[in-house]
Amino acid sequence: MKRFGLSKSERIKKKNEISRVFNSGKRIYSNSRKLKAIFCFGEDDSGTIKIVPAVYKKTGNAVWRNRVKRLFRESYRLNKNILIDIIDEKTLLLMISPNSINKKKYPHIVLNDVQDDVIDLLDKIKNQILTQREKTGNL
RNA sequence: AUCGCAAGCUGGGCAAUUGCUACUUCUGAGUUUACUCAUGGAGUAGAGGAAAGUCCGAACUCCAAAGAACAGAGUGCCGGGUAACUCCCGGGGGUUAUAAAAUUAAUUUUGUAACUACGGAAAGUGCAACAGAAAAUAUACUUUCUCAGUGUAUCGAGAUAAAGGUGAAAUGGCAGGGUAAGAGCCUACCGCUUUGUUAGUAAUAACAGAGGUCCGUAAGGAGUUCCAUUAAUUUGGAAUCAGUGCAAACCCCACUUGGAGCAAGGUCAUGUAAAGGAUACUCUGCAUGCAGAGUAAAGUUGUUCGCUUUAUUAAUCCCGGGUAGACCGCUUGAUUCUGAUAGUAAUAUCAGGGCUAGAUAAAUAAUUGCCGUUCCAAUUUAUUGGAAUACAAGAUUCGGCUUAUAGGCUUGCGAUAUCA
RNA sequence: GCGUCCGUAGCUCAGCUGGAUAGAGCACCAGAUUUCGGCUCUGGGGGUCGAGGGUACGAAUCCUUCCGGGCGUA
Repeated sequence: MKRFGLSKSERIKKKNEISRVFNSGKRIYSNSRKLKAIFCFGEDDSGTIKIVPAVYKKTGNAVWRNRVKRLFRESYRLNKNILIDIIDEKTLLLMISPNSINKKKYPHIVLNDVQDDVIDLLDKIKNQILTQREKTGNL
């Protein structure tokens, strides 16, 4: 796996994986409430992280939505080493989507507007996974 | 030079690092030796003028073939262009505004600009609120005029549709004659209808004639206006230059039109699963399960006709279950650029050159530096600092239309200022 | 992607074969009743008929272009 790459195998491509994240995933919000993330563990044992950016249709027009998705992907690509170390067997499925931001508030959105929130979300996910693993280990 | 309007064009540039998609190629691995897989390397390419809205038109695919009739839908001045069009180009008519000329005024003519779904209202049906006497079969409120009566300013009988008033709209307009008063009742001009000639492919335009009553070159016969109706102008029936507007009301006429759409459609893989149900009825012939006929059902994406199918291990459909994968379709095309020729133009033809995204929870990005363009502030007057840099992103592909759009460039027209 | 339907008062809807004050229920306001409140009765306010353009004497209604929203479709 490239240290700063984001190839096809690191993205969610299948429809049933998307619906699995939506139905059984756990939701967390960033500290500034700008973004939210949904994550869960998949069934296969590839030992990778798969992400997908999801933007609701009402947040802006196609140009803005495309740009936000690219910014999510870029900021994850630069900071994905936070989560790589703790993944051992199960595939981690992760969806990032905007919570309170839309085109009216940020007509010209740039990377620094979302990168800190993405780092915040990745840290929270890391902590939750580690605490859950400790509980199961104790039991 | 500035400002405004209209039309057309353009839609920031260069570099570095990291990353994504497709293709080519190298390296490595696996084997079926030409395919697959890589934390691999290198190279090339990677959103628009509207990609948008999905408002029209096609290509392409399937529905047996794409057949007939009707219904339905669409289009609607004329000609041309095109694969086709609710598109484009050219021409004509109309409406509105404005300027000039004619003119006592109203109006007319000419020019310019904008708009124009612009076939038929005399095939038929329907609608026309309020107001008004009367709204499509016309009719008579106030007048005006005649006659008769008398109480001399009113009533009665009749004539009239010019004037007033209503309305969006009142049976052509206006002037003169005529008359008791009036009326195409008659006349001139305008308008309208129609015939011919000329120009034009045509829409149409220009010119000449005819048509509102006098006799005829048309068959009808005589005058004039209206309805009934008869003791009276006396027989008959309406008419002879328009009987309003609305067809983006129904409709009529002419032309066009089968339906569905790339989630079309095809191949492969996975999989319930050799699962279950349905595929009818009647008659005739015989060799007793075949043939023929009829009904019925299903399909033919509105209806009818026509056509196809209706059983013995096969096919079709229904129900239930499963997969929501891969590949083809998928990008060389009514293609684009340059030049020549034809044409007023849209466009067409010819010659030469170019290849320019094919993604699929969906690639074309992020950061930084330098330079552009516009605005603001500061001053060292050409520098510094700050801000802004639009609308918006393919999803089978083309031709249009519509809508959004910072800034810049070109051309034309108009206004203002300055100089010669 | 393709195909379809709908926008009327704060809310839910009528009116849409053109005709003038756009109507009903709930909600709101005022008055009456009540010691007060509710129920009830009486009265009132509130609409650029999603936006622009056109046809027509006249448009919520007909035509057309946009804007917003819903539904269906393998």
